[in-house]
Amino acid sequence: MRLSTKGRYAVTAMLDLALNGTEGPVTLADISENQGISLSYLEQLFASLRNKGLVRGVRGPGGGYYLGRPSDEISIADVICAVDEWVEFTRCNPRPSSADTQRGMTHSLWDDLSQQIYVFLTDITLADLVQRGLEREGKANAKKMANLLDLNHQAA
Amino acid sequence: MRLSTKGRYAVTAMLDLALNGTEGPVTLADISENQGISLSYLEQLFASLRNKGLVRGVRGPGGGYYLGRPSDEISIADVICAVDEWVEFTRCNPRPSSADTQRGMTHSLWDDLSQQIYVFLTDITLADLVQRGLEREGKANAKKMANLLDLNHQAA
DNA sequence: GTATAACCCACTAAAACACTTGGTAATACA
DNA sequence: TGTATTACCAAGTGTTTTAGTGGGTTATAC
Repeated sequence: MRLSTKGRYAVTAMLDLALNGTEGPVTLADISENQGISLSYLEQLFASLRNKGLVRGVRGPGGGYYLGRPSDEISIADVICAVDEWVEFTRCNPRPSSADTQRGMTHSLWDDLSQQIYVFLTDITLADLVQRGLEREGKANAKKMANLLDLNHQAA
Repeated sequence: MRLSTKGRYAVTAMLDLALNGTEGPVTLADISENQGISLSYLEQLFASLRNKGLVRGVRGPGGGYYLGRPSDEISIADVICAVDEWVEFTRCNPRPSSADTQRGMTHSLWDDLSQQIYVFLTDITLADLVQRGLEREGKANAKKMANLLDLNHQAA
């Protein structure tokens, strides 16, 4: 499991899509300005996201990016795994010396923890975050919320 | 929230202490061999851990490191925070343009998520991991487990 | 005294991060 | 048909982090 500012950029960008992709694609230029991330770096991140089917690009004027699936079907783990690949390397040494045995023990304990974190992040979707954020913001804009949670994903 | 191999090294090293620190201090040389981490890098990590009171060093022959508190009072979040400092920077721009408003929105959603991860990792202690690991390994060594979970921390 | 260990500091190679530059390809619109 | 827009692609660059090396100094058990 790995979690860095790169993953944060990816998640916030995806949240941007979830929030603003309701009535049309969102350009990377917009996200770049919104989030304060360079355009080309965003392109790199979105290349990874696109490979995993998390976003879908539309070329040409009026183009941009849609979420690849409804926001309630995209988990945080999906996003982070796409850009910050899982460096797990439970390198199993063939010849277990006493040191290797000890290493194997602590490594398996770490893998257990890593697995717990993964499951935790799998249970949280983009829609969850948006909903909780809007709830915390008060019901002032419940209508907007309804729009957002409805569908952030356009069928082809 | 940040989580890298550095944090993994710190957690596995602390688990090593929890597992092997029952009847005496554990030397960094031992951990270095057990975990396959360089001695000097361990020293750097343990300097951070010591500053936060998570470990206690004993100099001289027969010396080494103890856990600074019982293993059930040291959370994973404690360990990770000690070595991988929390890069949260919810940089609040003074003049909120429309872009800043949007940025503030996604940033607060991220902060919300980051907070959830933090609470999650605060609830998991070193003792929890050790216990779960031994449970999964079967009750063959229940006696050993009793020793381990009892107290991995020596009073001064 | 001497060996052992924690402690401390400066330096380094390699990797990851974030960005820059300079393109090509598809498409909406004139 | 031409042009502007936007996704897409790739090479290269400065900075930071990672993980390690090397050379010390203190404290302490024997």
